[in-house]
Amino acid sequence: MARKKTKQLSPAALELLAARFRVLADASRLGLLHALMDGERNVNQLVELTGLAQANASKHLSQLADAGFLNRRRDGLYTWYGIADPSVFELCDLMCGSIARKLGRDLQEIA
Amino acid sequence: MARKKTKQLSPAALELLAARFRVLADASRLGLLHALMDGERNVNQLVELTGLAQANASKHLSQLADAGFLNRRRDGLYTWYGIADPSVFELCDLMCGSIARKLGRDLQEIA
DNA sequence: TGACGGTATGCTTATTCAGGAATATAGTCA
DNA sequence: TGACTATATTCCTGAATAAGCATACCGTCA
Repeated sequence: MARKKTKQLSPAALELLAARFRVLADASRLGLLHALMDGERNVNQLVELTGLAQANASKHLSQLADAGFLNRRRDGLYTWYGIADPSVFELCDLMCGSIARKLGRDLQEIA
Repeated sequence: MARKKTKQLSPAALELLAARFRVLADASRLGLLHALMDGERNVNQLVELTGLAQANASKHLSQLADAGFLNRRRDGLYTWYGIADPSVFELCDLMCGSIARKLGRDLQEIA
């Protein structure tokens, strides 16, 4: 057998992956996720916690839910959002570690 | 001691994290990273592997290097790029797993 | 039923940014 | 030096999208 080459990823797969990273590529949405670390919250609570405008928060929450990162649960007047996929926190932790390493390297270059 | 509340993340920290996710939120850049899984490549090789235009590839490579995901190494006429932070592949793997779980859930809803 | 609180949606504007084309820069070799 | 190759940069245009505002939707309660 010839040397194994890395399997080619289809453009569609790359775009799917990119689209999902794009959902995390916004500070407002990251703030919402962070505010949900301790459990379910409704929209008004999230507005208070994050300082976002209500309409804005609602739109971001919809995006996060559509992407599958959040659950929405309707209860009377309130809509409760919660984490549907905890791996989102692993992603953030990994990325934070990556940031730390980069800043460390940047520091080396200056010193 | 009062009930421990989740530590508040500063807007600047959220923006920093978001900016880093933004670098991964593009199919062309993900393709370049993927093409570098097997080791260093120069720009022309990456252009061939990905089908990107040279100027475009060069710009994306600069972004990836600025973010600290890639190294650049100059050798005569060639610029060799390589993975500086392998955790980028962990990030992609995690995200792919998250996609798979979401698609699984979507499937359930239809069935 | 009507009034109200909570949430979602449509419209508009401003900004960001990817891609293409042309060009500039830099290193090599005759 | 000048021609040539590899890579980077600049300018431009079009598309995506976040935020603000107004308003529509929906469930509750008097």
